[in-house]
Amino acid sequence: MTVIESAGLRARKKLRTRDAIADAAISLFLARGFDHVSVSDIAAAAEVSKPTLFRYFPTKEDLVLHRFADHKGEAARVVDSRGPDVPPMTALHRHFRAGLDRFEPVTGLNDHPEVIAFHRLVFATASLTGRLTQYQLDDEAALAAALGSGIAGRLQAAQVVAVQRVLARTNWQKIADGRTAHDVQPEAIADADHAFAQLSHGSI
Amino acid sequence: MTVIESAGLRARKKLRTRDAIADAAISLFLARGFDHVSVSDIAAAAEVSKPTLFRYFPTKEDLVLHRFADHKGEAARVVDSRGPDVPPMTALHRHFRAGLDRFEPVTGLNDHPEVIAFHRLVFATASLTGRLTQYQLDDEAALAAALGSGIAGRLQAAQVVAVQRVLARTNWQKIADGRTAHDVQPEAIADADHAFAQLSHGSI
DNA sequence: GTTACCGGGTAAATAAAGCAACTCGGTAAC
DNA sequence: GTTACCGAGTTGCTTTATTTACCCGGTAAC
Repeated sequence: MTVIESAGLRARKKLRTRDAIADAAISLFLARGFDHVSVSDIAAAAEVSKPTLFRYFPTKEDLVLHRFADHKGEAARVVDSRGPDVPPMTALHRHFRAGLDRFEPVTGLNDHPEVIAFHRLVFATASLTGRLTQYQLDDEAALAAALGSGIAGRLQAAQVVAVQRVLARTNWQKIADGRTAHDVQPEAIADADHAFAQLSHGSI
Repeated sequence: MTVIESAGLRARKKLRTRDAIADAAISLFLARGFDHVSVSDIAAAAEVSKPTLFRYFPTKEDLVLHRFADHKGEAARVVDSRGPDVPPMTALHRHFRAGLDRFEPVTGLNDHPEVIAFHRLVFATASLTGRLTQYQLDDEAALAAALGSGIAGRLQAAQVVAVQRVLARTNWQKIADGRTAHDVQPEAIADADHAFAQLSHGSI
């Protein structure tokens, strides 16, 4: 009963196919750039047909962004599953803080070469940042629903997502400038504390 | 245009599945013995379902003997495709001789550890030798047809197959006793010359 | 001597993958 | 400005594989 369920051949092979496609895609994108790799190249490298590739990933962009997609709706889930007597902002703050503690790539606080290259790839490609923004809007909508259906919830959600985006981007920039994640971590935590405190106390 | 045709994803994956099954089977058989491995074990090791396994190999025995099956009808083909003015026995003799020159496993003249272990596995397992005999009978029938439809052809075919079997078995025995293929080769060639000469000149 | 299990082998339904040919927007050639 | 090509994504159709449940013969339990 491990974390990775070995539930049946079919399921296992589907996972493996998905991984093979994603790995081939990322590797080719990093090597040649997003726009200089065709989906046919990826399909060939992953040894699947083109229709199969599109059965797993709806668009070329999703071949890159599925890693972010794994976090889809996470903020909303954090709010929904917070303990009693825990304000939403506190839960979101703790969750982001936990991400920083674990150097999770989504926080921007990660200096593994692959992760850096991956982020550079995303930020350097217009269609990718575009679609990533779309993801964030979806996330924001889900968070708004979790925070309560009203203009207040929608405003708060927008601010939270904006804060997360700026924090992550700031961390990434420092690391892209050559600093280590370990070195940047204290500032990242301070920035997060500052930003979330601002959100909680409305000190704008 | 290599020997291994890369003709399409489907064909390539079929080959790979077949190889995975056969490799898993041989490896398990050598490790635990033919009768102490279930086809379900093999399917699990090869990561395919049991029906899939049986679509590739009609019986458990064929998981081992498909290597011999590759030579199915070879004698008949040799006779059919011999040049003009070449007597059938001469063609068969040359062909067997060529096999010895190349240390082909079918000739028994091969001292690779895997090949030795493989042969031991076959000869030590009743159901395998049984089915192998069946293969040889099929081979004999095909050869008989190639030699001409009559009692004479059938007799000759039987004798050829018998000779090949004895020669191969003799070679294998010497190698099983610890000698090298290179060392045995001259005797093997002499034996083959003797046996085929006997067949040609009818000196029984 | 039934009953229960095990291993080889099969059948029918369904899921997933491959193949080939297509649409559609863009863009380079001429 | 038409023609031709390229790359993203789609559509039917066929092939291959998994699932599940079964048959059958043997054999161990009781």
